[in-house]
Amino acid sequence: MTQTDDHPLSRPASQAQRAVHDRIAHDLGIAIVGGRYQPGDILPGEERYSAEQGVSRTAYREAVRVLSAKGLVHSRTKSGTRINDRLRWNMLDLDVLAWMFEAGPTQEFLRDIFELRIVVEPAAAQFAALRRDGQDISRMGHALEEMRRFGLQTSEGRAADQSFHRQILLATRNESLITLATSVTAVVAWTTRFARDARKESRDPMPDHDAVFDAIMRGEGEEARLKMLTLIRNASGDAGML
Amino acid sequence: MTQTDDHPLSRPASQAQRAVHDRIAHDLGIAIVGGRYQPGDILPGEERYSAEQGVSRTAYREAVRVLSAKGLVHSRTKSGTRINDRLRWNMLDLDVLAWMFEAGPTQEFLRDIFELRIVVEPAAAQFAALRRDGQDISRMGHALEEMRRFGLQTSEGRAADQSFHRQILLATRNESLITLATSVTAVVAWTTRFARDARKESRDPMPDHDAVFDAIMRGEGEEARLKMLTLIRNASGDAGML
DNA sequence: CTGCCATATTTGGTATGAGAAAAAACAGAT
DNA sequence: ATCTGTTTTTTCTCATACCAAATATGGCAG
Repeated sequence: MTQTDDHPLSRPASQAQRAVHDRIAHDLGIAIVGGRYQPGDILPGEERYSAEQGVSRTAYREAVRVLSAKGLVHSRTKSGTRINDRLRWNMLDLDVLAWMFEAGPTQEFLRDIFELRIVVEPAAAQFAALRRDGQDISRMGHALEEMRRFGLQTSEGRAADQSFHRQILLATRNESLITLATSVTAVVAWTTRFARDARKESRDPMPDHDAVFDAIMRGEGEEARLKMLTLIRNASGDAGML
Repeated sequence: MTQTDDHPLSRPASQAQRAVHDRIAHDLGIAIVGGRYQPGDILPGEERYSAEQGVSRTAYREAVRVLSAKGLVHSRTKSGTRINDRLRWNMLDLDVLAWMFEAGPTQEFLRDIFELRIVVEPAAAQFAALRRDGQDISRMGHALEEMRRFGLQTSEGRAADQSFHRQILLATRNESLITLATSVTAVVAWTTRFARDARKESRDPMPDHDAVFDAIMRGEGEEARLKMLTLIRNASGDAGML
């Protein structure tokens, strides 16, 4: 759970090797965010589910606790475990986002996340420009070097790209902003990985990146914000969003 | 869990009536975000904790599942349950935020959240101005009426204030933005509830609110953003932040 | 029809044990 | 002595059984 190691879509929806309660939470989570259960519906009871799926009540209960912690459901004795209203869902939780993505993301979902990105990342760049130190700058510079060397067609290049954005985040010195942006960029990464094959010729991303880096290095907050905005707009345009 | 019914600080840190696993998660959660356990530390084992605290291993395990779902810890056989690095924590989870607040919020924490608010709420107002419908406007108008009638000294007035902001959020039609802003405004509300007594004469909040409402009603996105920014800056100034 | 109460159902909690996985301790060879 | 491979031990993981508490449901009386 909450591992960011590999791509959530590379897993064929049903895998061994994972903890039982984790698999249950995963299955139920996808069923919920995918709409197979609607808000107000009640999940199968402990007895029933454990019997049908051949797992223990304990494992099922632990899975429900996880879903409950993420705001997807709430349990009450006798009435059962109900799906919460969507407004209660923790939409920014990494697992919830992954489940949404696996369940087949709706257009509204993707639009929401990209809008959030346009709100958050430029703001992050602005804060980063005001608070970065020498180490931040050298790390960003190194990431851009690697990115330029390998290009976005290679996995090394993409890793460098993500590292650059990550360094900007860390330089904001704002933990809540980091948490938020981590979730947002995860979804963006999953999305662009799909869009990659579909698109033909993408523009050279380096000038945009250099401009952002330059503004952050010079401590120009407002300029960093604007440059990041154009970077995102261009990238999103390439990825077919917007 | 995740109930927004009453103020988290009104509970005297130890309460009956709540589910056992919930109380455990609450206790451990506060201990973790409060720094009594540091990232890398390991929690007491199942056997030990259940023996010392007089609860069952099962209850303890369910509590750990909750903390794990919020990114605070991760369990592995033999090595035990470790506190995650802060970057893994789901800082925007309502419970995590509540625990931070209960544990005694640091200045950095409050600064982070207020910065996030300044990023998020103006953006929300902007989206709301572009997407609101007649019903949104009438609800916002009604909230402002009530707010004007009761004033911010009464609980009705404050409820109306929160309702106004909530209506703006809902009008964005962006669920991830709503989730995010819900967490942020919760912290802001807890904070201002404290600052309330300390401050003497607060400025009249109505002109700022009217300006935001007016811009949203007229569909002026950029203006709504700016007016909301002023509203927040003024309110934060009154509350002693910034 | 209305209000009250008994009952059945469902989650909540406890106790306990077998099992797997991984770290740590250990032993043997070079 | 150090490195390597094996064994031991610790700790989480999953399972089963049983009881408690809460509450939705339906029956019964007025």
